[in-house]
Amino acid sequence: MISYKCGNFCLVKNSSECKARLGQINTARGFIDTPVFMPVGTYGTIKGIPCCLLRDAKVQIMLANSYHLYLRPGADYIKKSGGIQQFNSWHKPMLTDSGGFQIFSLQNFTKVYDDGVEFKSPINGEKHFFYPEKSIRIQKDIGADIIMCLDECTTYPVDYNIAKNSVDLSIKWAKRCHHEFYTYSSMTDNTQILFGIIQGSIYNDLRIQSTYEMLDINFDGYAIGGLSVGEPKHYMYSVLQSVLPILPTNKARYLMGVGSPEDLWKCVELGVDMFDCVIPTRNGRNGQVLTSIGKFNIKNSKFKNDYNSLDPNCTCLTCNEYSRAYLNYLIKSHDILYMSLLSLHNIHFMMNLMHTIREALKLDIFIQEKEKFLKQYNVGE
RNA sequence: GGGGGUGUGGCAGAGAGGCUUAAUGCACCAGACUGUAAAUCUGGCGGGAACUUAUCCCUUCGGUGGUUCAAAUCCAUCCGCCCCCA
Repeated sequence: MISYKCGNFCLVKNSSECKARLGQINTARGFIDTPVFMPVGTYGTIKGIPCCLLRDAKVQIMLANSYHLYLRPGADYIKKSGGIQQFNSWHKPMLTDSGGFQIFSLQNFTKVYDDGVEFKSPINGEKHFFYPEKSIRIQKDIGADIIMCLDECTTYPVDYNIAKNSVDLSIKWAKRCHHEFYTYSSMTDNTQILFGIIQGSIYNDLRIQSTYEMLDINFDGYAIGGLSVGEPKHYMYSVLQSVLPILPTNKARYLMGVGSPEDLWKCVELGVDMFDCVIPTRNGRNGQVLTSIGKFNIKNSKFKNDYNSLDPNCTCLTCNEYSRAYLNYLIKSHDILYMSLLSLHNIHFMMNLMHTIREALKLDIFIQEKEKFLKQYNVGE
Protein backbone atom coordinates (compact mmCIF):
# COMPACT_ATOMS: atom_id res chain seq x y z
CA MET A 1 0.00 0.00 0.00
CA ILE A 2 1.31 3.37 -0.97
CA SER A 3 1.41 5.81 1.91
CA TYR A 4 1.59 9.53 1.41
CA LYS A 5 0.03 12.72 2.57
CA CYS A 6 -3.47 13.71 1.58
CA GLY A 7 -3.36 15.78 -1.54
CA ASN A 8 -0.15 14.40 -2.80
CA PHE A 9 0.17 12.88 -6.19
CA CYS A 10 2.13 9.67 -6.30
CA LEU A 11 3.79 8.78 -9.56
CA VAL A 12 3.51 5.02 -9.84
CA LYS A 13 5.08 4.36 -13.21
CA ASN A 14 6.35 6.13 -16.30
CA SER A 15 5.79 4.68 -19.74
CA SER A 16 9.01 3.70 -21.43
CA GLU A 17 7.44 4.53 -24.79
CA CYS A 18 6.06 8.03 -24.27
CA LYS A 19 5.29 10.68 -21.65
CA ALA A 20 2.29 8.78 -20.29
CA ARG A 21 2.28 8.01 -16.59
CA LEU A 22 0.43 5.92 -14.09
CA GLY A 23 -0.30 7.59 -10.79
CA GLN A 24 -2.48 7.96 -7.77
CA ILE A 25 -4.01 10.96 -6.00
CA ASN A 26 -4.77 10.74 -2.32
CA THR A 27 -7.92 12.51 -1.17
CA ALA A 28 -9.88 12.46 2.07
CA ARG A 29 -12.47 10.30 0.39
CA GLY A 30 -10.15 7.79 -1.17
CA PHE A 31 -7.45 7.18 -3.71
CA ILE A 32 -7.88 8.06 -7.35
CA ASP A 33 -5.99 6.02 -9.91
CA THR A 34 -4.72 8.10 -12.79
CA PRO A 35 -5.07 8.64 -15.67
CA VAL A 36 -8.65 9.32 -14.66
CA PHE A 37 -11.77 10.55 -16.38
CA MET A 38 -14.18 12.56 -14.24
CA PRO A 39 -17.84 12.73 -15.32
CA VAL A 40 -19.42 16.15 -14.99
CA GLY A 41 -22.28 16.76 -12.59
CA THR A 42 -22.55 20.52 -12.71
CA TYR A 43 -25.42 20.74 -10.23
CA GLY A 44 -24.00 18.04 -8.01
CA THR A 45 -25.67 15.26 -9.94
CA ILE A 46 -24.76 13.30 -13.03
CA LYS A 47 -28.07 13.90 -14.74
CA GLY A 48 -30.31 10.89 -14.65
CA ILE A 49 -27.96 8.49 -12.90
CA PRO A 50 -28.17 7.37 -9.27
CA CYS A 51 -24.83 7.49 -7.47
CA CYS A 52 -24.92 3.75 -6.74
CA LEU A 53 -24.81 3.08 -10.48
CA LEU A 54 -21.87 5.48 -10.83
CA ARG A 55 -20.02 3.52 -8.16
CA ASP A 56 -20.87 0.28 -9.99
CA ALA A 57 -19.42 1.85 -13.13
CA LYS A 58 -16.16 2.43 -11.17
CA VAL A 59 -16.39 6.19 -11.35
CA GLN A 60 -13.69 7.46 -8.99
CA ILE A 61 -14.42 11.16 -8.83
CA MET A 62 -17.06 13.50 -10.20
CA LEU A 63 -17.21 17.21 -10.92
CA ALA A 64 -19.60 19.86 -9.74
CA ASN A 65 -19.72 23.57 -10.35
CA SER A 66 -19.35 26.13 -7.60
CA TYR A 67 -21.14 28.94 -9.41
CA HIS A 68 -24.20 26.89 -10.23
CA LEU A 69 -24.34 25.36 -6.76
CA TYR A 70 -23.86 28.78 -5.20
CA LEU A 71 -26.90 30.04 -7.11
CA ARG A 72 -28.92 27.03 -6.07
CA PRO A 73 -29.14 25.63 -3.46
CA GLY A 74 -26.38 27.85 -2.01
CA ALA A 75 -22.99 27.06 -0.50
CA ASP A 76 -24.20 27.62 3.08
CA TYR A 77 -27.05 25.24 2.49
CA ILE A 78 -24.70 22.53 1.26
CA LYS A 79 -22.35 23.16 4.15
CA LYS A 80 -25.19 22.71 6.62
CA SER A 81 -26.33 19.56 4.88
CA GLY A 82 -22.94 18.00 5.58
CA GLY A 83 -21.11 18.79 2.36
CA ILE A 84 -21.88 17.95 -1.22
CA GLN A 85 -20.83 14.30 -1.02
CA GLN A 86 -23.22 13.77 1.89
CA PHE A 87 -25.99 15.82 0.31
CA ASN A 88 -25.95 13.94 -2.98
CA SER A 89 -25.10 10.52 -1.50
CA TRP A 90 -22.02 10.14 -3.63
CA HIS A 91 -19.66 9.83 -0.64
CA LYS A 92 -16.59 9.72 -2.88
CA PRO A 93 -14.16 12.37 -4.11
CA MET A 94 -15.50 15.46 -5.82
CA LEU A 95 -13.82 18.27 -7.69
CA THR A 96 -15.49 21.63 -8.08
CA ASP A 97 -14.85 24.09 -10.83
CA SER A 98 -14.41 27.68 -9.79
CA GLY A 99 -16.83 29.51 -12.06
CA GLY A 100 -14.04 30.43 -14.47
CA PHE A 101 -15.56 28.37 -17.25
CA GLN A 102 -18.80 30.33 -16.91
CA ILE A 103 -16.90 33.45 -17.95
CA PHE A 104 -16.66 31.65 -21.27
CA SER A 105 -19.90 29.70 -21.43
CA LEU A 106 -22.08 32.48 -20.03
CA GLN A 107 -20.13 35.28 -21.69
CA ASN A 108 -23.27 37.17 -22.63
CA PHE A 109 -24.22 37.34 -18.94
CA THR A 110 -20.78 38.25 -17.72
CA LYS A 111 -18.62 41.27 -17.17
CA VAL A 112 -15.01 40.75 -16.14
CA TYR A 113 -13.29 43.29 -13.92
CA ASP A 114 -9.82 43.38 -12.44
CA ASP A 115 -11.19 42.32 -9.07
CA GLY A 116 -13.58 39.63 -10.21
CA VAL A 117 -16.49 38.92 -12.46
CA GLU A 118 -20.08 40.03 -12.45
CA PHE A 119 -22.46 37.27 -13.45
CA LYS A 120 -26.09 37.71 -14.30
CA SER A 121 -27.89 34.64 -13.05
CA PRO A 122 -29.40 32.57 -15.84
CA ILE A 123 -32.04 31.48 -13.31
CA ASN A 124 -33.55 34.87 -12.49
CA GLY A 125 -31.29 37.59 -13.85
CA GLU A 126 -29.91 38.61 -10.46
CA LYS A 127 -26.40 39.99 -10.47
CA HIS A 128 -23.69 38.19 -8.52
CA PHE A 129 -20.14 39.35 -8.12
CA PHE A 130 -17.65 36.50 -8.10
CA TYR A 131 -14.08 37.06 -7.04
CA PRO A 132 -11.19 34.74 -6.15
CA GLU A 133 -11.74 34.66 -2.39
CA LYS A 134 -15.44 34.09 -2.82
CA SER A 135 -14.95 31.20 -5.22
CA ILE A 136 -12.53 29.53 -2.79
CA ARG A 137 -14.84 29.99 0.19
CA ILE A 138 -17.75 28.55 -1.76
CA GLN A 139 -15.75 25.54 -2.85
CA LYS A 140 -14.44 24.97 0.66
CA ASP A 141 -17.94 25.23 2.09
CA ILE A 142 -19.36 22.91 -0.52
CA GLY A 143 -16.73 20.46 0.68
CA ALA A 144 -14.95 19.70 -2.57
CA ASP A 145 -11.94 17.43 -2.30
CA ILE A 146 -10.21 19.17 -5.16
CA ILE A 147 -10.70 22.91 -5.54
CA MET A 148 -9.94 24.96 -8.63
CA CYS A 149 -8.66 28.53 -8.75
CA LEU A 150 -10.90 31.15 -10.25
CA ASP A 151 -9.50 31.82 -13.71
CA GLU A 152 -10.64 33.59 -16.83
CA CYS A 153 -11.42 31.08 -19.57
CA THR A 154 -10.96 33.00 -22.80
CA THR A 155 -12.91 32.46 -25.97
CA TYR A 156 -11.45 31.33 -29.26
CA PRO A 157 -10.27 33.11 -31.25
CA VAL A 158 -8.82 35.80 -29.01
CA ASP A 159 -6.21 38.44 -29.85
CA TYR A 160 -2.75 37.97 -28.43
CA ASN A 161 -2.89 41.10 -26.29
CA ILE A 162 -6.25 40.21 -24.84
CA ALA A 163 -4.97 36.70 -24.11
CA LYS A 164 -1.91 38.18 -22.44
CA ASN A 165 -3.95 40.44 -20.20
CA SER A 166 -6.15 37.48 -19.40
CA VAL A 167 -3.16 35.38 -18.40
CA ASP A 168 -1.98 38.17 -16.10
CA LEU A 169 -5.43 38.43 -14.60
CA SER A 170 -5.68 34.69 -14.01
CA ILE A 171 -2.27 34.73 -12.32
CA LYS A 172 -3.30 37.61 -10.08
CA TRP A 173 -6.48 35.78 -9.20
CA ALA A 174 -4.56 32.54 -8.62
CA LYS A 175 -2.39 34.26 -6.00
CA ARG A 176 -5.49 35.53 -4.23
CA CYS A 177 -7.08 32.07 -4.42
CA HIS A 178 -3.96 30.49 -2.98
CA HIS A 179 -3.87 32.96 -0.11
CA GLU A 180 -7.55 32.54 0.66
CA PHE A 181 -7.28 28.78 0.48
CA TYR A 182 -4.74 28.77 3.29
CA THR A 183 -6.53 31.47 5.27
CA TYR A 184 -10.21 30.65 5.14
CA SER A 185 -11.20 28.05 7.68
CA SER A 186 -13.73 25.40 6.81
CA MET A 187 -15.02 22.11 8.18
CA THR A 188 -12.83 20.13 5.87
CA ASP A 189 -9.55 21.86 6.56
CA ASN A 190 -6.40 19.97 5.71
CA THR A 191 -8.09 17.49 3.46
CA GLN A 192 -8.92 19.70 0.52
CA ILE A 193 -6.38 20.44 -2.20
CA LEU A 194 -6.03 23.34 -4.60
CA PHE A 195 -5.16 23.34 -8.29
CA GLY A 196 -3.97 26.29 -10.34
CA ILE A 197 -5.13 26.77 -13.93
CA ILE A 198 -2.81 27.59 -16.81
CA GLN A 199 -4.23 29.88 -19.49
CA GLY A 200 -2.88 31.59 -22.60
CA SER A 201 -5.20 30.47 -25.39
CA ILE A 202 -3.23 29.07 -28.36
CA TYR A 203 -0.14 31.20 -27.74
CA ASN A 204 2.67 28.97 -26.59
CA ASP A 205 4.77 31.74 -25.08
CA LEU A 206 1.82 32.89 -22.98
CA ARG A 207 1.15 29.31 -21.96
CA ILE A 208 4.75 28.92 -20.84
CA GLN A 209 4.67 32.22 -18.96
CA SER A 210 1.42 31.19 -17.30
CA THR A 211 2.91 27.83 -16.33
CA TYR A 212 6.02 29.27 -14.69
CA GLU A 213 4.03 31.81 -12.75
CA MET A 214 1.63 29.13 -11.54
CA LEU A 215 4.59 26.99 -10.48
CA ASP A 216 5.93 29.92 -8.45
CA ILE A 217 2.69 30.07 -6.50
CA ASN A 218 2.99 26.33 -5.83
CA PHE A 219 -0.24 24.40 -6.13
CA ASP A 220 -1.14 20.80 -5.33
CA GLY A 221 -1.83 20.18 -8.98
CA TYR A 222 -1.90 22.03 -12.28
CA ALA A 223 -4.74 22.29 -14.71
CA ILE A 224 -4.62 23.36 -18.32
CA GLY A 225 -7.71 25.37 -19.11
CA GLY A 226 -9.06 27.35 -22.00
CA LEU A 227 -8.78 24.52 -24.50
CA SER A 228 -11.53 22.74 -26.40
CA VAL A 229 -13.32 26.04 -26.79
CA GLY A 230 -13.52 25.76 -30.57
CA GLU A 231 -9.87 25.95 -31.60
CA PRO A 232 -8.50 23.53 -34.21
CA LYS A 233 -7.14 20.36 -32.61
CA HIS A 234 -3.52 20.91 -33.54
CA TYR A 235 -3.40 24.02 -31.32
CA MET A 236 -4.45 21.95 -28.34
CA TYR A 237 -1.67 19.43 -28.90
CA SER A 238 0.82 22.19 -29.50
CA VAL A 239 -0.10 23.84 -26.20
CA LEU A 240 0.16 20.53 -24.37
CA GLN A 241 3.60 19.94 -25.82
CA SER A 242 4.69 23.35 -24.59
CA VAL A 243 3.26 23.11 -21.12
CA LEU A 244 3.48 19.49 -19.99
CA PRO A 245 7.29 19.13 -20.16
CA ILE A 246 7.79 21.99 -17.71
CA LEU A 247 5.29 20.76 -15.15
CA PRO A 248 6.75 18.91 -12.16
CA THR A 249 6.46 15.14 -12.32
CA ASN A 250 5.28 14.91 -8.72
CA LYS A 251 2.07 16.87 -9.26
CA ALA A 252 -1.11 15.89 -11.07
CA ARG A 253 -1.83 17.45 -14.46
CA TYR A 254 -5.45 18.05 -15.34
CA LEU A 255 -6.64 18.92 -18.84
CA MET A 256 -9.96 20.66 -18.33
CA GLY A 257 -12.94 19.91 -20.52
CA VAL A 258 -11.35 17.16 -22.59
CA GLY A 259 -12.53 15.07 -24.16
CA SER A 260 -13.42 12.57 -26.80
CA PRO A 261 -12.14 8.99 -26.58
CA GLU A 262 -9.43 9.63 -29.14
CA ASP A 263 -8.38 12.81 -27.30
CA LEU A 264 -7.93 10.85 -24.08
CA TRP A 265 -5.44 8.40 -25.59
CA LYS A 266 -3.49 11.17 -27.29
CA CYS A 267 -3.38 13.43 -24.24
CA VAL A 268 -2.43 10.62 -21.87
CA GLU A 269 0.41 9.88 -24.26
CA LEU A 270 1.62 13.46 -23.74
CA GLY A 271 1.48 13.14 -19.96
CA VAL A 272 -1.97 14.25 -18.80
CA ASP A 273 -3.36 12.58 -15.66
CA MET A 274 -6.88 13.93 -15.28
CA PHE A 275 -9.76 14.74 -17.61
CA ASP A 276 -13.36 15.80 -17.44
CA CYS A 277 -15.91 16.27 -20.17
CA VAL A 278 -19.66 16.46 -20.69
CA ILE A 279 -19.50 14.30 -23.81
CA PRO A 280 -20.66 11.01 -22.29
CA THR A 281 -23.60 12.60 -20.49
CA ARG A 282 -24.76 15.50 -22.62
CA ASN A 283 -24.19 13.70 -25.87
CA GLY A 284 -25.84 10.63 -24.39
CA ARG A 285 -28.92 12.73 -23.70
CA ASN A 286 -28.80 13.77 -27.34
CA GLY A 287 -28.66 10.18 -28.54
CA GLN A 288 -24.95 9.73 -29.15
CA VAL A 289 -23.55 6.38 -28.15
CA LEU A 290 -19.83 5.73 -27.61
CA THR A 291 -18.69 2.22 -28.36
CA SER A 292 -15.47 0.31 -28.89
CA ILE A 293 -16.22 0.27 -32.60
CA GLY A 294 -17.02 3.95 -32.96
CA LYS A 295 -19.75 6.40 -32.08
CA PHE A 296 -23.20 6.60 -33.54
CA ASN A 297 -26.58 8.19 -32.90
CA ILE A 298 -29.21 5.79 -31.67
CA LYS A 299 -31.94 8.06 -33.09
CA ASN A 300 -30.98 7.03 -36.62
CA SER A 301 -33.67 5.00 -38.31
CA LYS A 302 -31.27 2.18 -39.16
CA PHE A 303 -31.43 1.06 -35.53
CA LYS A 304 -35.18 0.57 -35.52
CA ASN A 305 -34.83 -3.13 -36.18
CA ASP A 306 -31.41 -3.69 -34.67
CA TYR A 307 -31.77 -6.06 -31.75
CA ASN A 308 -28.09 -6.06 -30.78
CA SER A 309 -26.82 -4.36 -27.64
CA LEU A 310 -25.20 -0.94 -28.01
CA ASP A 311 -21.67 -2.27 -27.74
CA PRO A 312 -20.80 -5.95 -28.07
CA ASN A 313 -17.84 -5.37 -25.76
CA CYS A 314 -19.76 -3.68 -22.94
CA THR A 315 -21.29 -5.27 -19.88
CA CYS A 316 -23.13 -2.26 -18.45
CA LEU A 317 -26.75 -2.47 -17.35
CA THR A 318 -27.93 -0.85 -20.59
CA CYS A 319 -26.05 -3.31 -22.77
CA ASN A 320 -27.08 -6.26 -20.62
CA GLU A 321 -30.76 -5.44 -20.62
CA TYR A 322 -31.70 -3.47 -23.72
CA SER A 323 -31.42 -3.62 -27.50
CA ARG A 324 -30.57 -0.80 -29.87
CA ALA A 325 -34.08 -1.18 -31.28
CA TYR A 326 -35.66 -0.58 -27.88
CA LEU A 327 -33.39 2.38 -27.11
CA ASN A 328 -34.26 3.83 -30.52
CA TYR A 329 -37.91 3.39 -29.64
CA LEU A 330 -37.45 4.98 -26.19
CA ILE A 331 -35.77 8.07 -27.57
CA LYS A 332 -38.36 8.41 -30.36
CA SER A 333 -41.16 8.22 -27.84
CA HIS A 334 -39.42 10.74 -25.55
CA ASP A 335 -39.32 8.46 -22.58
CA ILE A 336 -36.86 9.92 -20.10
CA LEU A 337 -35.43 6.47 -19.42
CA TYR A 338 -33.27 6.68 -22.53
CA MET A 339 -31.29 9.54 -21.01
CA SER A 340 -30.28 7.50 -18.03
CA LEU A 341 -29.54 4.39 -20.04
CA LEU A 342 -27.42 6.14 -22.68
CA SER A 343 -25.56 8.29 -20.15
CA LEU A 344 -24.86 5.25 -18.05
CA HIS A 345 -23.53 3.31 -21.00
CA ASN A 346 -21.32 6.19 -22.13
CA ILE A 347 -19.91 6.59 -18.64
CA HIS A 348 -19.19 2.87 -18.51
CA PHE A 349 -17.48 3.21 -21.84
CA MET A 350 -15.27 6.05 -20.60
CA MET A 351 -14.44 4.21 -17.39
CA ASN A 352 -13.54 1.08 -19.32
CA LEU A 353 -11.46 3.16 -21.65
CA MET A 354 -9.46 4.66 -18.77
CA HIS A 355 -9.11 1.24 -17.21
CA THR A 356 -7.71 -0.07 -20.47
CA ILE A 357 -5.28 2.84 -20.56
CA ARG A 358 -4.11 2.19 -17.00
CA GLU A 359 -3.70 -1.52 -17.64
CA ALA A 360 -1.71 -0.77 -20.78
CA LEU A 361 0.57 1.48 -18.75
CA LYS A 362 1.03 -1.17 -16.09
CA LEU A 363 2.16 -3.60 -18.77
CA ASP A 364 4.04 -0.85 -20.60
CA ILE A 365 2.21 -1.54 -23.85
CA PHE A 366 0.49 1.85 -24.14
CA ILE A 367 1.35 2.63 -27.76
CA GLN A 368 0.22 -0.67 -29.18
CA GLU A 369 -3.00 -0.50 -27.18
CA LYS A 370 -3.61 3.06 -28.30
CA GLU A 371 -3.21 2.10 -31.93
CA LYS A 372 -5.42 -0.90 -31.47
CA PHE A 373 -8.14 1.25 -29.94
CA LEU A 374 -7.96 4.00 -32.53
CA LYS A 375 -8.03 1.54 -35.39
CA GLN A 376 -11.13 -0.16 -34.06
CA TYR A 377 -12.82 3.05 -32.90
CA ASN A 378 -12.41 4.83 -36.20
CA VAL A 379 -14.05 1.98 -38.03
CA GLY A 380 -17.28 3.53 -36.83
CA GLU A 381 -20.71 2.10 -37.21
C1' G B 1 -87.85 19.22 -45.03
C1' G B 2 -85.41 24.28 -43.43
C1' G B 3 -80.88 26.92 -42.18
C1' G B 4 -75.60 27.35 -41.57
C1' G B 5 -70.57 25.73 -41.93
C1' U B 6 -66.42 23.19 -43.96
C1' G B 7 -62.85 20.48 -47.34
C1' U B 8 -55.03 23.18 -47.82
C1' G B 9 -48.66 19.11 -48.03
C1' G B 10 -48.05 12.41 -43.48
C1' C B 11 -51.12 15.10 -39.38
C1' A B 12 -52.80 19.73 -37.13
C1' G B 13 -53.38 24.52 -39.00
C1' A B 14 -52.42 29.73 -41.41
C1' G B 15 -53.18 31.93 -46.13
C1' A B 16 -58.71 35.07 -49.04
C1' G B 17 -56.37 37.19 -56.82
C1' G B 18 -49.69 37.99 -58.56
C1' C B 19 -43.85 38.29 -53.96
C1' U B 20 -47.28 30.75 -52.84
C1' U B 21 -44.38 24.65 -53.49
C1' A B 22 -47.97 27.39 -49.72
C1' A B 23 -46.49 30.43 -42.62
C1' U B 24 -46.18 27.76 -38.01
C1' G B 25 -46.31 23.28 -34.97
C1' C B 26 -45.92 18.01 -34.91
C1' A B 27 -44.08 13.76 -37.37
C1' C B 28 -40.11 12.21 -40.41
C1' C B 29 -34.56 12.33 -42.21
C1' A B 30 -29.70 13.86 -41.05
C1' G B 31 -25.83 16.68 -38.52
C1' A B 32 -23.63 19.10 -34.26
C1' C B 33 -22.36 18.89 -29.12
C1' U B 34 -15.32 18.77 -25.41
C1' G B 35 -13.92 22.67 -16.96
C1' U B 36 -23.13 21.71 -18.87
C1' A B 37 -28.26 28.21 -19.08
C1' A B 38 -28.32 21.87 -23.37
C1' A B 39 -34.25 15.85 -22.62
C1' U B 40 -30.54 21.19 -26.61
C1' C B 41 -29.24 23.43 -31.20
C1' U B 42 -28.71 23.44 -36.74
C1' G B 43 -30.13 21.82 -41.49
C1' G B 44 -33.46 19.00 -44.75
C1' C B 45 -38.45 17.63 -45.58
C1' G B 46 -43.92 17.17 -53.38
C1' G B 47 -41.10 14.68 -57.77
C1' G B 48 -36.86 14.97 -61.09
C1' A B 49 -32.27 17.20 -63.10
C1' A B 50 -27.70 20.02 -61.70
C1' C B 51 -24.78 20.83 -57.37
C1' U B 52 -18.51 24.68 -55.56
C1' U B 53 -22.26 28.45 -56.25
C1' A B 54 -26.42 29.82 -59.06
C1' U B 55 -30.32 27.39 -61.33
C1' C B 56 -33.91 24.53 -64.38
C1' C B 57 -38.20 21.23 -65.49
C1' C B 58 -42.72 18.78 -63.81
C1' U B 59 -46.76 18.28 -60.22
C1' U B 60 -49.76 20.29 -55.83
C1' C B 61 -54.60 23.47 -51.63
C1' G B 62 -61.80 17.70 -52.64
C1' G B 63 -63.47 16.87 -58.43
C1' U B 64 -64.81 19.27 -63.00
C1' G B 65 -65.69 23.54 -65.78
C1' G B 66 -65.26 28.86 -66.02
C1' U B 67 -63.67 34.37 -65.13
C1' U B 68 -58.72 36.69 -65.43
C1' C B 69 -52.55 38.59 -68.36
C1' A B 70 -52.47 35.77 -63.45
C1' A B 71 -56.57 31.35 -59.11
C1' A B 72 -55.38 27.58 -52.95
C1' U B 73 -57.72 32.47 -53.13
C1' C B 74 -63.42 34.84 -57.55
C1' C B 75 -67.87 32.18 -60.14
C1' A B 76 -70.77 27.66 -61.43
C1' U B 77 -71.51 22.78 -60.56
C1' C B 78 -70.64 18.03 -58.49
C1' C B 79 -68.72 15.09 -54.36
C1' G B 80 -67.49 14.46 -49.05
C1' C B 81 -67.83 15.86 -43.97
C1' C B 82 -69.91 18.74 -39.71
C1' C B 83 -73.56 21.59 -36.83
C1' C B 84 -78.46 23.67 -35.65
C1' C B 85 -83.92 23.64 -36.24
C1' A B 86 -88.07 20.42 -37.47
